[in-house]
Amino acid sequence: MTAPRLLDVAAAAGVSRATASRVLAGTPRNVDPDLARRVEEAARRLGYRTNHSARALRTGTTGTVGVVVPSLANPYFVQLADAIAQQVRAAGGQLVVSDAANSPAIEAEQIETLLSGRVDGLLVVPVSAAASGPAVRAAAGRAPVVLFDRWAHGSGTAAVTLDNAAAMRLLLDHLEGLGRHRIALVAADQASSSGAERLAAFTAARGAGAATVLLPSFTTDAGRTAGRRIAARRAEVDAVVCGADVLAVGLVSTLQRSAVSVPGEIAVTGFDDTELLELLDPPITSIRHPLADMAERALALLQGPAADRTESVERFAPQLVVRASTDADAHP
Amino acid sequence: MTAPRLLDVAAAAGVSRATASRVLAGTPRNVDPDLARRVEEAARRLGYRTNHSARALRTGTTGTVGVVVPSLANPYFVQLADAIAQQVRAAGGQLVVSDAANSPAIEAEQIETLLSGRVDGLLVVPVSAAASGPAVRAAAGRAPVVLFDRWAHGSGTAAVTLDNAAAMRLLLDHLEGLGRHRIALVAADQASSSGAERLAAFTAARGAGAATVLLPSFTTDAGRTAGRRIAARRAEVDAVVCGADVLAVGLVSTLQRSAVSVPGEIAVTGFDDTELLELLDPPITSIRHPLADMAERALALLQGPAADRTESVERFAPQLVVRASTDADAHP
DNA sequence: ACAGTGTGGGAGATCGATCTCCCACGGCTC
DNA sequence: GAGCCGTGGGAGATCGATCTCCCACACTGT
Repeated sequence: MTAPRLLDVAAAAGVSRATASRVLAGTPRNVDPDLARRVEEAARRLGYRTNHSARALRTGTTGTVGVVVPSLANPYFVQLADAIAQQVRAAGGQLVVSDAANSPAIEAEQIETLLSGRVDGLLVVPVSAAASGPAVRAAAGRAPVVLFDRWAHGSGTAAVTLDNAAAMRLLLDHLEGLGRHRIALVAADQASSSGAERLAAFTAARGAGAATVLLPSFTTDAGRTAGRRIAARRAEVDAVVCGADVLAVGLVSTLQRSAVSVPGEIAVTGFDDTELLELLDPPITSIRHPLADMAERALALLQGPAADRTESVERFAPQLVVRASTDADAHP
Repeated sequence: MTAPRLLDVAAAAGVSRATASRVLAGTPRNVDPDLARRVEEAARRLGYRTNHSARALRTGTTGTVGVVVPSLANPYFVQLADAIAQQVRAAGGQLVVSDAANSPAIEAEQIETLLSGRVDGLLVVPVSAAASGPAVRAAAGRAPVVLFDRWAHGSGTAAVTLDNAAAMRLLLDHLEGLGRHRIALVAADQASSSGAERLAAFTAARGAGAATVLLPSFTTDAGRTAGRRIAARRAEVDAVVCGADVLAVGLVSTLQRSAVSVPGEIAVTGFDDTELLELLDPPITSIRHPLADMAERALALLQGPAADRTESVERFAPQLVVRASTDADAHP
C-alpha cells in the first residue's frame, strides 16, 4: 500500500494535478467551489499528505526555521526556544532546535547542517561574541540569519536582544532602594555578548573598583564556586547580582550551606526568570525577558527583506520580577 | 549568485552528473581515484552543498529522526532528547524534537506534522498510556515508530523503557536497609505508563494500604503540594519515594520550609537523576536511566525490520545513585 | 585473434508537487 | 454578431539529485 500522490487525488476527483494542487496548496487562484470540494473530499478519503520533499524541491522553501542555542542544559535556552517555537507554529511553520554544546566549533557545524537545504532561515544565539562571528557571517551569505538574545562581532546580520544595561540598572536601583550598597556582581561567560554587557553595565554604574567574581560559564556549578568565594567575604557584601539564574541558584544554595542568610545578610538576584528560581527558599528576584515580543520581531526580520538585516542590535526592555531573595516582604 | 548544483560540479570536474553523484554521495561503486579527486576538488572550490530536498525526493529518506516528548519543561526529557541526539548525530543523522505540552491532542498533531515526509522514523514518549495509543498506531502504519521511556496501550509498536519495578525495588531496599520502614510514595501522572508502573510496584511491595500521595502531573509545583501534605503527617512517615525528580525537588524545599529535616526526620528519593538534584542541600538520591543504551536500542529497532517492532515492552536495568537525602554519610 | 568477463562512466528516466504557459468558454460591448 | 476580455482548467516543463540501464574499453584464457 504505497502512499497516495497528488496524481491519485486528481484522478479520484476527476481533475488535473494542477487543479488539485491549487486547491490543496492554497495557491491564490480561483477554483470552482464545486471542484474544490471534490478535490478535498478525495484527498481526505485517500488519506493524502503532501510530500514535503517534493514541495520543497519545487518551491525552494521548507516552511522550517532553525534555531541554534548555546546549550539546552541551561533552562533559560529551553524557555527561549519554546517561545520561538510558539510563534513559528502559530505561523504554520516548524522549528528545529540545535544545541551548540557551548562550543563555537560545534556551533559552526550545527549552522552548516541546518543550512544545507533544510531551513528557510536561521536564528542563532551565538556562543561567543568574538568567535561566532565568522560562521554566522558565512551563513548569512547563504540564507536569512538573525541573531537572538546575543550578538556577535562581524556577524553581518541583525540581532534582537535584551537591553542588558537597562536590566542591570533595574536591579541596582531596586537593591539600592532597599538600602543595599555593598553590591557584588557574579558574572560568567565574558565571551558572550550578554555576559560582557552585564559586566560592563555593572562596572559603569558602580565604578571600576566594584566587587566582581568572574566565572567561565553559565552553570549551576559555577554558581556554587561563586557562593564559596562570596561566603568567605561575607562581611564586605550585602547584595549579589548574578548574571544568570543558574548561577544564582548555585550561589544561594551554597550561601545557605555556609549559614549566610538570604536576604537577611545578603540579598541575591538572578537574571532570566527561569522556573528554577521558584525551587529555593527564598525564591529569587530576577529579570524577565520579553521573549514573545523578541521572537516575533526576530521572525519578522528573518522573513522580511535582506536590507533590514544589516548588522545592528535591537534591544528590548527588561522587566524586574521581585521575589523574597531581595525583599522578604515581597509576596510569594 | 545562485547556489551551485551537482551539474555545475560535474561540469567543472569534466565528468557526468552520475559520476559526481557517485563520488559525493558515496554510492558503493568504484570510481577512478583520479576522477574522484577532481570531483571533490571542484565541489570544494565551488562551495557545493547537496540539496537535501532533491535527495530526499529521489531516495525517499531524509536522514532525520523525530522525537516527541511530553514536555521540555521537565529537564528529564531534555536530558533524554539529548541522549538520543548524540546517538543520531554519531550515525550521521539529525534529530528533530517536538514538545507535546502534556496533551494527547497536541501530541497527535506533532506526530502528524513530523510524519508527513519530514522524518524517516519517529520516537515517541507517549503522554498517556491510554490516550496516546491510537495516534501512535496510526503513525506506525505509515512509518517506523518506536516508543521510548513509556509505552501506550494499543500502540501496535515496540517500546524501550526503564524497568520501573526493578527501580522501585532498588529504592525500597535501599531505604529499608537504612532502617526506614514508614515509607510513603509521592506519585504523579497515573495516566503515563511510568507513573502507573511506579505506583503499582510500590503497592506490590508495600501492600495496598501503604501511604501514597497522588498528584496530577510531574511538576515541581505538584512536589510542593505533596510536601505540604507530608509535612502535615510527619509523625507517620520516615521516608518518601518520589516518582520523579521534579517532584522530589519541590517536596524537599517545602519540607525544609516546614522545618522537617532531610534526611534526619524524613529521607527522600527522586527518580530520573537530573541535574536538579544537585541544587538542594542535601542532594537527592535518585534512579539513573541507562539512556545511552536505551537510545541505541530504540534507534536500532527503528532502522531494523518492521517485524521486530510488534507491540512489546523491553525493559532496561536502572541504577541507584545514593546521595545525602537518604544517607547523610554518602559522599557528596 | 576472438569470445568472454569485468570495470568504470554516461544518457536518460525518475521521484512528486508546483508553475508557466496556453486554451476554451461565456458574457460583454458597439 | 464579431471581436474582446476575464475566468478557470489542463499539458507539460521544472526543481536537483540519484538510479537504471547500457556501452566502451581493457584484460583474460584458449
